[in-house]
Amino acid sequence: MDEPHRASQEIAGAVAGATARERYVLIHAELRRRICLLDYPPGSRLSEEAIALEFGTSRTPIRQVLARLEGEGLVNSVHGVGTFVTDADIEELEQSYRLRVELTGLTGRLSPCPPDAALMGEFRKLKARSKEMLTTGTPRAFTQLDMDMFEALMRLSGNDPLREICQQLYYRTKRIWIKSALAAELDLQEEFYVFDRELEDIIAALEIGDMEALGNIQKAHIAMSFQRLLNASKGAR
Amino acid sequence: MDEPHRASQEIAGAVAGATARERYVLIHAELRRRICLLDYPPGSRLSEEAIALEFGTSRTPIRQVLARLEGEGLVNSVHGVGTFVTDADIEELEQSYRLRVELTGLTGRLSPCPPDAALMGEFRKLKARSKEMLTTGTPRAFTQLDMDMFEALMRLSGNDPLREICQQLYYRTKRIWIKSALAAELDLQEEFYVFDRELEDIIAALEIGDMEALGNIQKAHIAMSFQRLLNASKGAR
DNA sequence: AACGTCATTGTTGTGTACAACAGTACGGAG
DNA sequence: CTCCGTACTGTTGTACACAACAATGACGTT
Repeated sequence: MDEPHRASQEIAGAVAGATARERYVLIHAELRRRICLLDYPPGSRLSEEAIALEFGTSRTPIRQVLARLEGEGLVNSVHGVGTFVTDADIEELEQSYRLRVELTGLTGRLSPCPPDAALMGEFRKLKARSKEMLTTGTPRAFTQLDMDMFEALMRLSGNDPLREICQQLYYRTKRIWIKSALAAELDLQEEFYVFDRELEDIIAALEIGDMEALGNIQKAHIAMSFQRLLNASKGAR
Repeated sequence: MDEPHRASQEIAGAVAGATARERYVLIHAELRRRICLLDYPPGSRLSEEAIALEFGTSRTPIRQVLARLEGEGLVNSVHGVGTFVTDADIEELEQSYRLRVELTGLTGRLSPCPPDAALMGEFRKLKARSKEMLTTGTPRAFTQLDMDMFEALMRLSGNDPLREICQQLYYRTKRIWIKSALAAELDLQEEFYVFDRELEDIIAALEIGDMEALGNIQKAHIAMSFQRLLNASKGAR
């Protein structure tokens, strides 16, 4: 409970000296992150007033952020009742996943932009974190790592609309995947290993500059990840 | 100039007896339609106050709609300056078009839902309008028809996220296409004929229930339509 | 005891006044 | 004449008070 609080302190500090647009982006990213990390689990209520108080603003800017989150399918506001984090059944999730698989394949073909040295460095740092994860992993840390890798990968696409769409789909699916993975008692240790291998494959593809292979690697891993989840939930019920 | 006004009267009437959510959806759809029909041409300023007055509300709900339109890439708000309809160069347009081509191909493969009798009737009505268009067509009427056909086609996809994304891309690209087509002096009569043939192909595919063919037909036409535009603008410059 | 009614409470949605900001025209100094 | 500063105007962004709405529990009636 104190971790989000500490984070909000940082954000609130950054919010203070920022322009309106920057504030909006910061708060949006932070709330989206919390939803994805299950700090705000599906079904929980988000109080406009509480969030406004936390970030040191009035309800007005918060309402804008929540409206956008609603547009992205992450929350759902009901007049006179509250704003709730959305949930999704496995069927809805499947639609989003199938779409994600296809779109990710496209990232390698539509305007890919090769990584610079700084970005390659980031991937190597991610790899180091992933290696640590194998021994000291928690679901939360895994999600955070997965998010960071995703954001790094998104910087490899020069197609802006494609990137935005992929982001929306990612944040819509990832948290549900994690929730379902925990519920179905999916072997997380195994998932850590798979993630580590994927990251290794990705770095290899980047090093030889094959962006189409990069897309296919991701595509394959997303599809397989969802398939494992399906199998696990079939086995559980 | 009076046509939009009349429309707004209708909308304002519907807005009066509607719930908050319905109001929001109505105003959003109406403004998007105006932007797409070039009633609000690229670069023009949208006055929050004027729109609020027109729909009989305060600025607050209008600001929500504009924020969403900004998220969809149709307008751009600048603090202290104004809210402007976005423009796009041919390069930006190409990215969106390439994405649209791929996504439209997917509509036939991911959860297509066959049309019922009512929807088939709508397509035949569209065909009748298209036939009329061949002799009495105007750019504005053509756009309206194109929009209506697009909305009908969208009802054939059972994949909600895919549908939403396709809509966003459509409204982002169509108006720029029209603007460029007029600027490049593309032969609109020819476009009317092409549209009519596409609609005929679509109805044929629907009648034999081949949803994958449907996707491919659209895919091909979108790609060709953009190619014609590219050729025309190359020829013009 | 069961059910309908109404007041109460807490929430999201709206209206309105004001703050923050960017552009512009004016005026004076150089 | 040019250039810089400055007040002014119009716009978007924010804060706050209030309206609209839904859920809940108390209470009276049947």
